[in-house]
Amino acid sequence: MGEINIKIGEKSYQLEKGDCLLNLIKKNLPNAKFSIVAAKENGNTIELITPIESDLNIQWISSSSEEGIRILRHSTSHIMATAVKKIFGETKVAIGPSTDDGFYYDFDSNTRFNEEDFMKIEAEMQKIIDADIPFVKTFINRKEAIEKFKKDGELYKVELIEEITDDKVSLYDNGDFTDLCRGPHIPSTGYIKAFKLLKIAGAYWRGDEKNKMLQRIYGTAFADNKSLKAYLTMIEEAKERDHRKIGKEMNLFGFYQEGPGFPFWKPNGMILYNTILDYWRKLHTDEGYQEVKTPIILNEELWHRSGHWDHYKENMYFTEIDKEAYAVKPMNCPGGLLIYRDGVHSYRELPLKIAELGLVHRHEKSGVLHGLFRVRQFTQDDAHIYCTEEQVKTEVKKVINLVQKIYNDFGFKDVHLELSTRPANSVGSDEIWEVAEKALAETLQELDLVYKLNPGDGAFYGPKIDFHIKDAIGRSWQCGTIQCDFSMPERFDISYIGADGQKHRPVMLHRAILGSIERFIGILIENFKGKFPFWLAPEQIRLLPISKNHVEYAKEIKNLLQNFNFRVKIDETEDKLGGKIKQARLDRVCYLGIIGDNELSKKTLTVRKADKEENKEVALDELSEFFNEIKNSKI
RNA sequence: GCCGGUGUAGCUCAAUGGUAGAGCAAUUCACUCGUAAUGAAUAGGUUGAGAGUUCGAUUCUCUUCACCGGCUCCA
Repeated sequence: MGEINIKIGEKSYQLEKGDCLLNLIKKNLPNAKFSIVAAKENGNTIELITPIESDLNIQWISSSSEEGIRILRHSTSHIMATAVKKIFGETKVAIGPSTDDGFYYDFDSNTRFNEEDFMKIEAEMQKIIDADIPFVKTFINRKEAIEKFKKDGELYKVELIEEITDDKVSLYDNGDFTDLCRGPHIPSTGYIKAFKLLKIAGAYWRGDEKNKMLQRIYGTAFADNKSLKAYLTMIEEAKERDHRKIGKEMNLFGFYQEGPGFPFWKPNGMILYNTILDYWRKLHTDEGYQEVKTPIILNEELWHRSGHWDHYKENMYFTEIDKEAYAVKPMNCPGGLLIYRDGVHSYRELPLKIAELGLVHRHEKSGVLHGLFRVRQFTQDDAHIYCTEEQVKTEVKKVINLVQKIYNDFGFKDVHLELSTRPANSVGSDEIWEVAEKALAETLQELDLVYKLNPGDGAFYGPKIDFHIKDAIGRSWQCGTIQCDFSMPERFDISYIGADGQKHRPVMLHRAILGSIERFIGILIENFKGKFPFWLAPEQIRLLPISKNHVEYAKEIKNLLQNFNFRVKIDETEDKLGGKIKQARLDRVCYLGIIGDNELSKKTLTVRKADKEENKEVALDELSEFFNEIKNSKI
């Protein structure tokens, strides 16, 4: 038996050939035992229980690193399966991977699991963890594995193995339970220091709705209890930000049984809505866009021509007018194209930028509706740019700049891009797609922008660049999109007259920046937790007279501020100041103006931000300047 | 659409096989108040809808609608 060298960073250790890294840790780094879950060499993960046959130059994977925690969670899913099998013996197991923030395992069981079962399962899991049972990896050949799982009645595993092409498959034993698994895993169950089962949900076998619905149990695991607690707090925090809850509290919008998926905008919500549109319109006018509005219901024939009938009919609503078939628009482009076609266009007009705040309807399955994030009716901040092929890149660049300016103004500093290419079910020739995809990719490269590639995720008529923004608690939302379309111009046979006096086919860029106004407002609500920046806040200022004697003066100030176009209200209730402040904060008013004898005699207003305790006394003739500065700073 | 859960006053939630209560909000009255809740009184509900079991259903059963958590899909 020879010795081999294990190099870890600066340090070197000796190990008996055939021994494993776990023994190295036990001997040399006893304190680190549970915090190292695996090792890594050149990007390959090495489990701590793997026998080492030659010299290695490795890094440790710590249980708190992203990679380490995934291993931990994956192993926890096995432990959960072990526990479930022990308690509910006839249960068959499907798959149990780690996810971004935890893990799940899909089960097929005669028992309907419910959250009360979690206690039992968790207790059983804890027993397994306390026993520190090793994960033992074995390889057997495929046929043998199929026989084994057939004998055990684990038909889902059999189906999985049948699709594996390797001769050998790996199994992991963990006490009473053996699972087909590629790994990697932690050496033994004792590594799990903090875990919790979270929820139960149905999930189709292999994600296909034609297959059987299995029961999925979600859970999460962390390297220590503190991290688990922090995660649970974060979930609570996300709940606090839920736009459905805040929207109700702030009277922004409502959903009623009479119109599932169709938002009703209340007065406060309309202020937000219109403020956003005013801002948007001003910016687009400055950028050379012209605005149009096209009808919501159009003849069904149009949708055959556009390709929507073939590619989007499942999501469309249909109706009948004078015995003719009509459809409710799910997108704005076909209507916009009719306007373009109405008249002759010269190359001198290009690029022609036509914007439309278009109200679209899409039939979404009942189970997917979710507040403003997933609705059946929404307004897109759409625009179609008609241009020559040569102008595409320049125009795409201009749109990207505009997108970045707008996100920045709304307080979103972290934006990432994705490029999606031709989907399976698409219209247009190979050449057209190639040109379009190339144009988008090159533009991104020329701007030196980092982007993620999503092959096959494009729209049916063209490839697209999507914009994702990150909110205050790190969640990512897709909003903007730029789609390059050579097809629709062809289908609608649109043209412009070139310098040569001949007809030419323009290219069409579809683009939206906020995406859906409804959804964007939902994102804003969650990002700001309802505490909007001054320029957006439905109620910007609330005046709080200390007693009845100050109400008259408050009205004077209210008029003054209203004349300067600020949104201001007076709290005329007979509460004490403390009570009024509390109410204003609950209502998420942006600024408070306090009015008492002091202010009355000096002709001033004491201003404070609702959630800060700093007061500032502002003279009446300086009020407009004071608030305008806040408004323009967009904070 | 599928799986599971939920549905009681404007909001948050109690309760029971014998037709429902609290806090906040609302209304009225008193207090005239300086930075997160002044006190009192009043009013408010076909218990999501429909059917069934029962002497009697908000409670049990079924159907249906909506919502919540997922799956699939997506702006």
